[in-house]
Amino acid sequence: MLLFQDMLELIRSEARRFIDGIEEKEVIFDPTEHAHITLRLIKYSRSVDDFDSKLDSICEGIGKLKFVGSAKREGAYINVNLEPLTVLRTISESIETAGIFPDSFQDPERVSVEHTSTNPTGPIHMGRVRNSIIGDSVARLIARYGYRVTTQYYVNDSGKQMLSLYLGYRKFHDGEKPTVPILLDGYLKIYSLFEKEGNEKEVEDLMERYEKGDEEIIRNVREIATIVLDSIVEDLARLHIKFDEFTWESEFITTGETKEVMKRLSTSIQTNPDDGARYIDIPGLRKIYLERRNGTSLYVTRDIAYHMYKFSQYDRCIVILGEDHREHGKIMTYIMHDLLEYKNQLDFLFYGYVNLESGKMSTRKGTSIPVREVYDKLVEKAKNEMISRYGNASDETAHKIASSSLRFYLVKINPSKPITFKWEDALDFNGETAPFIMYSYTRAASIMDKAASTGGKYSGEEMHESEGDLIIHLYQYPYRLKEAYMSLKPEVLANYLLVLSKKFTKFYENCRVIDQPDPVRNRRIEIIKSYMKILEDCSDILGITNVRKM
RNA sequence: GGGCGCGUGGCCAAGCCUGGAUAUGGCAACAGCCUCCUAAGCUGUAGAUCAGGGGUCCGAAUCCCCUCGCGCCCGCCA
Repeated sequence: MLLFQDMLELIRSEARRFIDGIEEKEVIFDPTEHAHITLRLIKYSRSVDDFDSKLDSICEGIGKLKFVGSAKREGAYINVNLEPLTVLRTISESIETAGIFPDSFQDPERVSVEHTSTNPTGPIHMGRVRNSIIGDSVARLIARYGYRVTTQYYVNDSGKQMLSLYLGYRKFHDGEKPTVPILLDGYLKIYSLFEKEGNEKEVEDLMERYEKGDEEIIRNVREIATIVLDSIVEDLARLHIKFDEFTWESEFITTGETKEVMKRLSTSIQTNPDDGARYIDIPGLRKIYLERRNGTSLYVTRDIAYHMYKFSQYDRCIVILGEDHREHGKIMTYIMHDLLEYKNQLDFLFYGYVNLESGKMSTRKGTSIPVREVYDKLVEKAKNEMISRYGNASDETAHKIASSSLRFYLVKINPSKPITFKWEDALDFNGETAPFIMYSYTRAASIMDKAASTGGKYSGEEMHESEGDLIIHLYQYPYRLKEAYMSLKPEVLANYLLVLSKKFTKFYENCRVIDQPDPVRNRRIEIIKSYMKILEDCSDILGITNVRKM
């Protein structure tokens, strides 16, 4: 089966027969919509003899290629249009025989995607969930590309924040049944107490006992951490995000893995002469401490242990982290690759904060917007929209609209850009949103429901421009899939989905289907079937769940 | 102070890696479109010194340098 990227390659080789060394990027999908594919050859105009006549030859050669409908010269550009009918046959044949387009897969390497990994100190908020949504989409993307993916949540049950959560509970709610609101209340109280007294000795003592492996404290902290973690997992489940594996940070302390890290790194580790604290010096960066003077481990030490574990299980590890961890990513890469000499691929994906118009989101300061709150409002709005249209609402559909909207709102934006959360935007169902995409699907489904036939023989007569345009964009799917996969950018697919559904809407506005005579109707039905299939496939990667009615 | 990220019409994004055709969409605004497969849609109008300045180049939103603004990091915290 020829994919879009194969077409580009065929056209490139044809062009290179006449002009040697034409770069890959000069033969591309044309974003300016002059044609489907364009050759930008202006840069060769002066270095190539007989440029003009060579362009004519290239143009002629391309015109003869299979799949190509037309090739036209416009100055130093050659604009190529594919033959939509042939393309449509390729797509529908794949869906017919393999049930999917594209149907080619890679060798199944094992890939780990670690995401969320937020400290279970309270309900997950709109800032943290950006991590989950990006991470889950990346995991799905890689799985769609043919790899065996495991999603992982690294649960931080050690450290100051978690011990403060525990201390707050013991101090303010001892004996009460630990629930999320009670734990959160204790957490907020203990931090305001720290602030008032400027004394954190109590929690520091706990930390030392914890890090020395005090089993009772570790058990108690883990117990309350589990309660909060469960609520986070529950909130994420409503967004269709689930984890294959949870790894507790404390395990690396109790099993002695952190000691193993020190041993493995011994040739690079230096010791403070005065107090015995141990560190490594990262060139061009700074000293990174791995062991305190009292012999306990630090966050980096435990993260190294965690990555050693992951590298023993997976060929490639991807980690989604907030932008405040950019330097941590550099440190980890240096240690794992340069010092420990692992060959496994390690990728970090960073994302910017989700802020409020009034400033930062913080659980500790009580200024965060819980995911649950946004989700519930989305469900409510979706129901109201349906009631105003049909007088009744499907609960299931409302939930699908809510989870899709929330995910799309955060995944469509380039992760490195900060987001300012606005209710107005988050609750928008118009324009560049998940409901817009979903709506186009319901229109397609509606036609299929009403059309008596499910297709048949078709030909290319009376093809409207919007049909061909839609077909070519459908054909681009594997190309976008590859682009998104190679660069780990789910937002590429989000934008593709928007463009694709806009093309469908255009088609819908311009082309009648069920009341058309047969060859035309069959072709349009075939287009709609392909559209639905590809939209489902791509939506699924982003966690958008389509419905036949909304 | 050093390092990193971000800056695109009133608002929000795409494009930047890999320079090339009149900078692509959405929201809000204005004017229209449902006897017709779902109007959560569509059409049209208006709106941009691509933060600012310099440089490289035949050509810069895109590459380089400087400046400004916002954010983040620079712990024996995580």
